Amino acid sequence: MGIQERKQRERERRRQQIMIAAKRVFSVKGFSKTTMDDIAKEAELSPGTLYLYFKNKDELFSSLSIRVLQYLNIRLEHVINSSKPNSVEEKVGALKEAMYDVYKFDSMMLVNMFHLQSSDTVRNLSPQLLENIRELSHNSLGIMSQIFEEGIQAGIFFDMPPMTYADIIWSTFSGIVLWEESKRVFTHDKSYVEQALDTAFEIFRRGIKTTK
Amino acid sequence: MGIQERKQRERERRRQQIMIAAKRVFSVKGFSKTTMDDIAKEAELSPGTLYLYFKNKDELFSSLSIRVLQYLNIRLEHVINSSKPNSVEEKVGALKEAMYDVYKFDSMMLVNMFHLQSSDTVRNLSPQLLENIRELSHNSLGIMSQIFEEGIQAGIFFDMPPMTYADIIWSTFSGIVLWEESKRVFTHDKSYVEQALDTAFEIFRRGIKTTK
Amino acid sequence: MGIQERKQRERERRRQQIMIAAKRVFSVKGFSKTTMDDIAKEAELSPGTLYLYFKNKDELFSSLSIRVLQYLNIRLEHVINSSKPNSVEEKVGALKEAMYDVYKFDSMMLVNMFHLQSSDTVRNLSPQLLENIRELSHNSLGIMSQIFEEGIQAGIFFDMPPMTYADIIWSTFSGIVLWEESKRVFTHDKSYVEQALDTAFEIFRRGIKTTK
Amino acid sequence: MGIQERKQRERERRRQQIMIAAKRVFSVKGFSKTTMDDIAKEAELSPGTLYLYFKNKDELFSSLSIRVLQYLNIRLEHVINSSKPNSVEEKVGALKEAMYDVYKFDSMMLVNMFHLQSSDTVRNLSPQLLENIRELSHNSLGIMSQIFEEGIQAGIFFDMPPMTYADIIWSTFSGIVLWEESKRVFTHDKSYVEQALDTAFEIFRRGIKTTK
DNA sequence: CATGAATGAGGTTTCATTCAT
DNA sequence: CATGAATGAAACCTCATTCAT
Repeated sequence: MGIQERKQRERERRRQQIMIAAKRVFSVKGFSKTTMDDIAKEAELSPGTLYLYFKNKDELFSSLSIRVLQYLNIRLEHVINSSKPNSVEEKVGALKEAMYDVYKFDSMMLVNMFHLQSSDTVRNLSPQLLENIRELSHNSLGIMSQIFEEGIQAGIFFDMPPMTYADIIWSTFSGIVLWEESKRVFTHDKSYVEQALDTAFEIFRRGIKTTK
Repeated sequence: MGIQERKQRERERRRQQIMIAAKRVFSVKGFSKTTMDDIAKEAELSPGTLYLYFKNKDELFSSLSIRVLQYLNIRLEHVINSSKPNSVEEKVGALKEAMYDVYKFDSMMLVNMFHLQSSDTVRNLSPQLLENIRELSHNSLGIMSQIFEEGIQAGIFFDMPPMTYADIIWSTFSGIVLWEESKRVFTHDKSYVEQALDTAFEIFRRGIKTTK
Repeated sequence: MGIQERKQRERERRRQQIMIAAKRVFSVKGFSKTTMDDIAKEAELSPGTLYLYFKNKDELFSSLSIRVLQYLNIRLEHVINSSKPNSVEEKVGALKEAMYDVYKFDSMMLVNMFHLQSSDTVRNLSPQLLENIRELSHNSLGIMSQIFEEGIQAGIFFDMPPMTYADIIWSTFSGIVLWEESKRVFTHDKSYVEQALDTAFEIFRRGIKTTK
Repeated sequence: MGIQERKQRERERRRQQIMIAAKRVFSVKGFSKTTMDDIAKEAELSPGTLYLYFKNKDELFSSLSIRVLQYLNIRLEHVINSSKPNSVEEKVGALKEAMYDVYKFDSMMLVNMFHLQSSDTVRNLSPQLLENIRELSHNSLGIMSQIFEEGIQAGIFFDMPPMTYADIIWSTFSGIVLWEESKRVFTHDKSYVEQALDTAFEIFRRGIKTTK
């Protein structure tokens, strides 16, 4: 049993090692130009070994992207659970902060994850991984919608389906992140994600405040 | 000159012919699986000929994506120019409609264009094409920001940089479109772009209305 | 038309060129150890070019093997058609000779063809090629059975289904050829195919003669 | 010594265990698609362990094939030894039966063994295994030729080298078995080996009978 | 003896691109 | 201008085999 566990942990460590190496290569060569051989070299492993831990290239890529989703989930659950007597306003603020933290946590992978969602990429993933992503996504959106629902019941938000709020804020977030990336390509501006996210929530909040 | 011109026009016709063929193939095989040979066959041309009209595959792809940007530009210029004594409210409504029309005009290419903006893809484009995209983008955002500026000066919007409004609405739009695609992959829902766009503008407008 | 034809012929020439190169490599390195790169190098072409003429490695291999079947077909048709007033005895003799000639024509490929017939190999072939093989096989066996039928009707052979005769003689032939190869591996004997074939027919013939 | 022996026997048991597992995998996945890992998993051993009992993959494959040769040997020796005062006719009948039993005993491996004999495969075998096969083969053919020799001395067969008889019948047998397999691929017919073997011997026998 | 993680050479195949005609 | 055969680099992935534990 102890042995089983240690092996499992050892295995997980290797996976991490590979994923870290992969990330390093990605950030230098870009996704499409990165080969499995590159990653193997960076991880100081042989190409074949990668396939002991990841079914294929797409799975490795996707596993990387999933980390940010996982991080988001943890953050959101924290917002809901830990702070019991928080006001809705505070929760919305925490939501905003959580999203921005996700961005700071690993912006490169976040961008990649948004691209990953395109149907073209998704087709090659294993059903298991797909289910994994779906679940994480579903869970995160569910929590967001909970927050908005509280707001609605507290009479602070207009009566719209809470899931719509969640969808819109998530769309906006992904749009902002991608747009920031593309702007950086063209204008080399500094990050404007924080400010944009602030503004987006501000707009939400104005609507809220004035309805009192 | 007449001859020059005719040649130029002939050349443009060929480009269009190729782009149309490319689109047909894309919609069937998906982007990553489409080869130059596929396109050549669909266009009833030889592979070599494609390279007389497009520097490389990425250029062909990008040229396709640009069409939606061009369409957006035309629509936005129409909003500003044609309708002289329109109220700001009407202009904002027209802006929303223009964006949704762009989506309907060619959603597949719109999605592709958003993906195209990733730095990974952009690296391979010719400076000329890049400049082209930058200009179209810049112009569109400029017009949007004009509309918002009018609103601000009319005292309808809060005093934020108009370009920020433009950025946010454009981000939100791209986010919605991409999110819709990814949702469709997982849930096979019907299009929710129109509704989401409505809601996003609604949120804007509520903020607007209540500040009077 | 002339152009179409010339292209077709040019194409066929290339196919031959590749097949000849392939054979040369096979005879040196053996089948399983031969790579597409080896063949390309021998043919002084690039690896990619091979795939313009053969769908994959198995198709190339099989196409090679088919040549002996084609040769057999031609020889057998010659036996039936050209010689009108021949006695059955003579035809049987011609049959035997045809089979031996096939062996001399290209023993290496004949051996390979017999191995090819194993279900394991067959699974990867294109339906078209499979049909091709089936047809050639069917035709050859049909002609053999015709010869035996003539013999039966002439009262020379016992009354057994002619196809059974054809099957048996073909089985025996393949067995002899394969056995010869395996013996050569072990004992380095000289070819015994001719003698064995003679003997096999001799046995047949004794049966025939004595039933008069 | 007792210990030595027991170890030896234990070792042999393991070999058998692996070979049985290998066979099970072969019959499902086909030869070319079976990997050492598959076999290890089926045998509930680790891949490395296989190499303690078999020098390499080819040796494992070949060892499997040898079993039918061993079975044939036993059967043939039984024909010669056990039944002392049997007539030649009876012995020939027993020979035929032995061959058919070999086929029924393990047709899959019999087919494989015939393929194994190709020079291509043989190159990788250890000299020891090769010698083993040679010996078994030699012995079997020797016994067959003994039977035919008896026939010749009894004046029943024509005076041909007995070894030629043995070669021919063995060739025919292998040809029939392989041909049956290839036919099954195409036509899905039922087994015709028994009937074909009957016919082949029938032809032999007719020749015999009529020479009296 | 047994393990099984790691190896890494090597195979097949694809496909954007070129260039002689 | 157009062709399309040829290119050839490079990618992904497999799997027989080894060796430290």
